[in-house]
Amino acid sequence: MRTPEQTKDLIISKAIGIFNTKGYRAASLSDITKASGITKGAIYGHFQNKDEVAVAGFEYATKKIIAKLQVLISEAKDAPEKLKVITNYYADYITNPPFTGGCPIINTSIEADDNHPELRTRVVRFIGIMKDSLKKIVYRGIKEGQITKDLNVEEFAMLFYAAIEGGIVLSRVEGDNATYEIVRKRLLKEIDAVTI
Amino acid sequence: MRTPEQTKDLIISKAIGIFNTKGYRAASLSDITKASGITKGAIYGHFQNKDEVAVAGFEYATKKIIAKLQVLISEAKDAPEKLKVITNYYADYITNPPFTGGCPIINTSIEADDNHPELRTRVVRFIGIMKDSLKKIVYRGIKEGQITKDLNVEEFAMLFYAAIEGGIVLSRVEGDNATYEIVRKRLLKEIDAVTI
DNA sequence: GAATTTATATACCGATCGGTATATTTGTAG
DNA sequence: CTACAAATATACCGATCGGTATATAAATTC
Repeated sequence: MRTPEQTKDLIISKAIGIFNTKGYRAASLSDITKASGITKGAIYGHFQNKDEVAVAGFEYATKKIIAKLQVLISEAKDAPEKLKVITNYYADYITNPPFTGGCPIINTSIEADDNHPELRTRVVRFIGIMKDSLKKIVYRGIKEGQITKDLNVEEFAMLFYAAIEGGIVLSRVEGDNATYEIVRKRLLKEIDAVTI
Repeated sequence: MRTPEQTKDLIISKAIGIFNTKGYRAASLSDITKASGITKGAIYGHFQNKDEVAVAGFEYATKKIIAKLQVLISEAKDAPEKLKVITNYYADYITNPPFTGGCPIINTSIEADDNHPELRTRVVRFIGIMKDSLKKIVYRGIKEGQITKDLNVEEFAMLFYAAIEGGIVLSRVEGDNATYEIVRKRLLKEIDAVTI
């Protein structure tokens, strides 16, 4: 049999893909019941409303992303290598996506900015974590003599992240990874350009 | 009085802001009737269905964007300057948006990729136009001796566009233009770095 | 193993959706 | 001024939405 906790996890793991593909508003509870095999009554036994399911799905996704990135980053030997594995990770978003529907961060950004304050707060929080993480990598790289001292870290990190997210969106709507790969090649050159 | 053509234009001009803010799916016909003052009967006198309104709104938006960009680009004296005015134009998206709800290109990209083939086709077409336009500017800049010969145009143009779109999304969800401005500063430096 | 609580399923609610059929108004031609 | 056509408004349709009340099933306690 299935424990209540497993039921809840099943709902969340199925819901994230649906929300991420259709969007929060367009995704319906009956979509979730169909995908999970769990009835509406059981869903409302674990969540107060559709909102809570969406938020739980988003947190599930961000935790998964952060966990995976932390491993990849910690395994890379120095700052330039860490930045490169991040671009590789996001390349997987298109060819081997961890969730259907693309990058939940940018998808949620678009839908939440005007319409969903709770999700918006969480997206902004995640973006902050990513920015800080990128900056920390670069600062450490400078301190350890891997990256040029005169680099404006803030600007470099922000361009890096914006280009990745923008590249993912363009590639996804175009239906192949060509654009992201071009963006990625350029980013790798940018990394090399600031590497000592 | 109002001509039928004016009625149609009124519907489109109001609809684009609603679709762009709420998303295609979440935007309802009653939202459009409220915003335009036009009743449902009149809307369906001009459009076959909600889809047609959304497509007309998207085309209205892209034409407006292209027209404005063409003027700005043609007024700039050389390639580096043309690239810079494009970054300026998108800065206006955040502080003085031509449509409510952010950039219709990236908004529509996110929603259309999985769910709306007609809009998706049109987004991809627009993105193609933008890419070609950017590449043309850079190629001409190289030919006219304003930009370094060894630049990989494809990569440069793609990073440029991806960073702009990504920067807009990040800034919008964060609720201010800080991030875009940082991305923009870095892009200006990138332009200067390839300027002769 | 009966009683009770917890978890899940079913049946239903009002509201809203996109869309249509029809009524009404407005503009135009004779 | 009338007759007609085009444009717009109103009233309604079935379907689906998120959410709830209730019924059933499963697990737990005594």
